[in-house]
Amino acid sequence: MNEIKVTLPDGSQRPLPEGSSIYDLAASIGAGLAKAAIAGKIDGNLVDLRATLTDGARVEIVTEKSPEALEIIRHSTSHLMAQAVKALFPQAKVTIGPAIETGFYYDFDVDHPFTPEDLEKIEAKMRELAKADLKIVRSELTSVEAVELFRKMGESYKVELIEDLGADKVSLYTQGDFSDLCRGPHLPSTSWCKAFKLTSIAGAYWRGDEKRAMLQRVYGTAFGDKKELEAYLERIEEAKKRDHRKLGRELDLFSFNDEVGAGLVIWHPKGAMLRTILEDFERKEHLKRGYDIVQGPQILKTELWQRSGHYENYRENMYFTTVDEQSYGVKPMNCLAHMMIYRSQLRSYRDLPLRYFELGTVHRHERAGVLHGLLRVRGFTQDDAHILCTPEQLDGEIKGVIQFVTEVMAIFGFEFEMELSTRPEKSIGSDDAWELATNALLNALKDSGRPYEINEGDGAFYGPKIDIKLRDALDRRWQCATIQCDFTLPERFDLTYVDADGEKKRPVMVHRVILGAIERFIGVLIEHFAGNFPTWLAPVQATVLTVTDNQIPYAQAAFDKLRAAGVRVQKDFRNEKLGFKIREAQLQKIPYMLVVGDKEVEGGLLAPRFRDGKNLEAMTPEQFIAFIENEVKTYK
RNA sequence: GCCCACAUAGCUCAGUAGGUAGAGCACUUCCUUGGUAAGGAAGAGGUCACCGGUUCGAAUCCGGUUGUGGGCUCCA
Repeated sequence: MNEIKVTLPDGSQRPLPEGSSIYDLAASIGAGLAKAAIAGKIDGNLVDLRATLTDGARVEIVTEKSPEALEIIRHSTSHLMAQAVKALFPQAKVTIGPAIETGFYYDFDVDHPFTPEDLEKIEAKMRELAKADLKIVRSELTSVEAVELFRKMGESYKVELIEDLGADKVSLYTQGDFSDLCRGPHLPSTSWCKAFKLTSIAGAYWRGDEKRAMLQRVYGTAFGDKKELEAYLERIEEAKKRDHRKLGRELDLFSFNDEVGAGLVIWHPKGAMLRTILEDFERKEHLKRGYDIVQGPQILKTELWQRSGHYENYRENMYFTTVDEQSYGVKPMNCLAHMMIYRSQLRSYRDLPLRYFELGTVHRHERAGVLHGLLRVRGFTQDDAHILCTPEQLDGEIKGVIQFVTEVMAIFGFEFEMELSTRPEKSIGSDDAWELATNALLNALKDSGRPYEINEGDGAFYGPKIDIKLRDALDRRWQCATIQCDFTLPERFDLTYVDADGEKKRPVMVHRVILGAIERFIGVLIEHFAGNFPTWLAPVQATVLTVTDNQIPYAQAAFDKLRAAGVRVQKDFRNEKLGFKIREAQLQKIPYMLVVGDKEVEGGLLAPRFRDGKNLEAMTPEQFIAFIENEVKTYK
């Protein structure tokens, strides 16, 4: 028998008989490794454990502990679920079932709607199939053979997939009586699926197209062992405690009301305070960076929305009202008034760039199913600005915006992800304009030194954009900041400036938000801090607590002093024990509790206790005011 | 908008097989004046989301509407 040589990750070479698999290689190294091996990598590509090695290959053995293992485990677990579903519901048609960030899913076409009880049955069946230790075997066949096979099985979705794939050959994975079209790789056998849980049932369109069939998606998660699974489930439970909808009620920040309407936020005093703090912060930061504050009306004539193209492209999302036979549209965006300000005089290149900033409240009729707490609403306020500049200035302006976002996010302690979306198929504007704008965005991204992703063809029809995303407690991504170049509006509104050569030229327009929507940002902010807002943001910064009624006059005087100095202070002089008041203040996540007993009255002091339980040195009201002012100034 | 689930006191939740509702916390009053996460007692509080149907009788069964949750699609 001939011999082959393979290279291991440490650079060493190993001879093996021809026809050896990764498993054979693992076994030749040690029995323990053979037992732990679940797959391998040949020349950097993930393959099955039984994949045959060729001479000169660079090989890695993937064990349960490898970072690649999780994805394989989850993918195989999704197959296991499909097998269980086919066993219990033979009429179900299988479609696709990938591993995802949090686990896996599989989409089925079944008439019978899955219930939570079905989920339990499916899970039980999966355990049974896992226990049976069915070998998972890869085979290859031609597309023609595969189409015939799946057609015979009545798996029309698989037939469609193979036909669309257009490959000569496809691979098939078989475990027991279940075969699935799949690229792989997979675990060697079903017994490797040791720790999984089905989590939810949802609807999902076939191929993500709302015109196609609605399938039933079963979500689940899987890990290498039970401990990791349990730790994950516990993390989810913990994250739910940070849910902004729960904290919003508990901290009395905001509410929704079905008599008012879906997706319309009602801000209670503390929530409105939080908003005000953010808005004041925004005005200050924008003025520092050369923006002008402007303000447009809430409704604008429908004719204007027709001219801008919103009526044609965005009408479904707009609210309209007719008064005195004149139709008006409630603004879903702030750009039109800003255009009008630009057009109110003749502009010179010397005036540019112009940066118009507005805390603009907009209304969009979002489809009912997408509403989600503060994170997706129908009425919201954007920290919106439109930058009008010469093409030469575009680069610098975009860099400035990214710098702005970076500085602001650092103050809040947010990590963020940036994505560049490029020209879609359906778009307007010249190739030159697209190139100029896309390069400006790309340069700014490179310049930022931060990682970014590119979404080819995902831009708006009117220009490319950068989206910046933050994550909520459950790791779901929400777009907050966005920087969009726009070629339509300057055209449609015939915006011009007189250049140095005396010619009228078209300015470039950038539409950008930093926090995005204040509502959404606050939603993410609540989850980020789990309601424990830093002093500069906390709607209530301190609460004065009396030990007994005897201290009320002194405590009231201290309270008045703090409030007059601008400290956001509350008082609790109720006839309750100190422990009771502390508990309540703590649950309200108020940063400082100022305890006033006989000792403090005597010394003219306040005894501050931080919400983490630590006591600060007793200090005078004046000292405490200075202390808070310093925290606010330094964004603590 | 689509799929599935859900809607009981201010909040969190019970309510068995259709026979007009219950707990804890919060709230009010009284007692208690107590130094760092719940002192005690009493009381009040609900057209069981809304509209319609089945039934002698509906919180409970059926239909619709509104709202909420998890997804899909779409988007800040």
